[in-house]
Amino acid sequence: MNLRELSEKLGLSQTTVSRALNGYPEVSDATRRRVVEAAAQHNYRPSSRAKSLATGRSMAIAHVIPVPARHEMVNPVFADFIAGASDVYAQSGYDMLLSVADDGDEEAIYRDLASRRSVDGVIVHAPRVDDARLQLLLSLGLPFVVHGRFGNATEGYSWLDMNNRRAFARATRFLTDLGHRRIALVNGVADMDFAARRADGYSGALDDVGIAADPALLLHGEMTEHHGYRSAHDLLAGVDPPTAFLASSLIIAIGIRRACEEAGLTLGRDVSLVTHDDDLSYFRNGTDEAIYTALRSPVREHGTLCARMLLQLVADPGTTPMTRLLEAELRVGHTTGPAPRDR
Amino acid sequence: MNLRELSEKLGLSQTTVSRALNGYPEVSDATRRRVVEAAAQHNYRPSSRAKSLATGRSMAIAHVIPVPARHEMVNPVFADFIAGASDVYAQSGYDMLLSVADDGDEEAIYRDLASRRSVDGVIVHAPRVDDARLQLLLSLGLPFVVHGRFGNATEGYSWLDMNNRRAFARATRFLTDLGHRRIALVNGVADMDFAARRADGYSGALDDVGIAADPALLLHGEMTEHHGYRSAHDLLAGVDPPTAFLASSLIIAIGIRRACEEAGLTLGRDVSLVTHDDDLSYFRNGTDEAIYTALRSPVREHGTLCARMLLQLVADPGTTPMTRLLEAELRVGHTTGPAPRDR
DNA sequence: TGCGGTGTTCAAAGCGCTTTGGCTTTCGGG
DNA sequence: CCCGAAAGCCAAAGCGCTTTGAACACCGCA
Repeated sequence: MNLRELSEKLGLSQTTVSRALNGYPEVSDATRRRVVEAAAQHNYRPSSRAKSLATGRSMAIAHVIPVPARHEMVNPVFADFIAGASDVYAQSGYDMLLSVADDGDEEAIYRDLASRRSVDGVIVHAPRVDDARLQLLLSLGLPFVVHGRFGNATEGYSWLDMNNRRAFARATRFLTDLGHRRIALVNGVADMDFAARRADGYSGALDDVGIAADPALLLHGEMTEHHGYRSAHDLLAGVDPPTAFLASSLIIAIGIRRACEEAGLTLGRDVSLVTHDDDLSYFRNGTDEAIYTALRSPVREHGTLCARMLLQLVADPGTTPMTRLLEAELRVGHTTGPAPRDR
Repeated sequence: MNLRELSEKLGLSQTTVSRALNGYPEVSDATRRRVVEAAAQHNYRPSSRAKSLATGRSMAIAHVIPVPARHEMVNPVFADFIAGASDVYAQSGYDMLLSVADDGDEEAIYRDLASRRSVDGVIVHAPRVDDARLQLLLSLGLPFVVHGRFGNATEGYSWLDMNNRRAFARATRFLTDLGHRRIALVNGVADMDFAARRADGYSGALDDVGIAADPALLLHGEMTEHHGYRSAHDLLAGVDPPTAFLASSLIIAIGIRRACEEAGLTLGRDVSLVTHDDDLSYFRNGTDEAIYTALRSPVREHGTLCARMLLQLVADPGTTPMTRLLEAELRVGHTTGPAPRDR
């Protein structure tokens, strides 16, 4: 069933039917009712392709998520982020296009999206400290919102980020206040912007209380359980092991927990652990009471907010870039305690 | 830059330019070279909207993933599944559309997809035992492939599934062979098809060795860490606790592990645990050696295979439905051991 | 010289919608 | 009674592509 068929069936012109369905005023109430009814009855919906061709707007947003081919790692936070974003799209009648980009073809993907005009805007994920994408995106003229930031380039484009620096400074301070002096940070890959800011907050806070940062305690890697396990395992087996861990994600924290458990150490007593917590739907950090002491920043909400920002940008391309910095909440759970006196 | 502009710049007709770019034979080599070069230079790519309108194929596949509004649970396996599928799409020039469906508007989403003709096919996720979607999908005439199966309806449509029944029967048997007689299954939501099949395999295997299934040991719920923890916690605190657990996912297993740890029980010695393992990228069950004794079936591969099936179906709608049943591999890790003699 | 064949190119129609710019009809006010 | 405005509807153009059907030039061959 297409517009022509529907209008013939109704004995009206395509113009009138189109206007009736799109809520234009110059259609009588009686006619509009008839049209709307017939459309519902015949299950008619305008072809999205034809509609976008005619209007010039594709009513779709792309999310480009990087999946490095070398380790095929898909960051699990995307699932929840996307769920949050898609709520917004659904309400506004937008479709969501997902592009999985290997490091190699990242640039090609953005160019493609722009020149094929398949979407009205893009959400950019996983920005790096020094990222060629910023210039590319600006040159393409496609509205975009970044989840995170591009290193020092914090102006001239729209982004939403959590205050990684402050959050991790606060967590570090929380541990030093408990008497810990050897604190390890099990972080994400070093060139990821969020990881750099977290490392920054961590070493800044150590600095503030006069603790010299030990490079051996700062570990970068993919945000996997294995990275958490291996890092903690090696550190605990080495000389002068840390008494506390900071983890960049709950998945990493689980790995750390497994290593501690194996070493016969109890979290919150022998070893302390503070983790970042994206509040993933399948891994809530406790329902009423926190299990892990954690910095919480719900990524699903990030998705919702980014999507709203982008739609606003798309609706009014003249808008000056919007930025939004969210603070994480520190929730004290059962995985932290005073530093052991001696070991 | 559009086709008209490009062809004017080249002094050729749109027809010729289009044919040159699409590899039609009736264009001289010299002309084709000129056209291809100019297109690359001006960064021209045909508008996907116009192209699909003209060809009638939208060159896009939708994935409809259910996210029940009541608990907002996003199954983390989707991320890896989708990564696998999108490889295939990228190679064939397809886009991927993601629709997040609440229980309520599931039907509306499929109807919408079909009548707006925004995609050429659909991948259906999370089928239930008794699912109205099957009839709906068949009536819509949109090619589709189901990841899983719809209960007893295993014919007349294309699906890819793992052999849940056999896998869980095997795991159960593995545990009874170790002397366990009280085995709990911490499963997914009861009306999910995969959960039903797993429960089936489990109770079938118990039957075979003459153990009466205790309904108190079969627990259904969302596939969250919390579900694993709570289930194990309650069972271990109750009378006649199980000596072994079967978990329907690694996330659930982590919850079970936490409960055991809290109860002072060591996995593999005091309590045994076999889990299903989707081989998620961020949570590999060990690199060379398995951590958890597990039934492994890589969901990323499922994604790749489903996508290939669907593209084939789209290319040739006359094809008879394809089905594919994959066997899971049992890998023995450190979480299982003989049943304790007495407790 | 004429003719069919071949290789190369083009004009124009059509995909299913939106939207511009009329065209009628109705109605109230002078 | 006439006129202008307003309400309601429509034909046709246009969005950017593909594809049909035809044109044209050139060839070898009879």
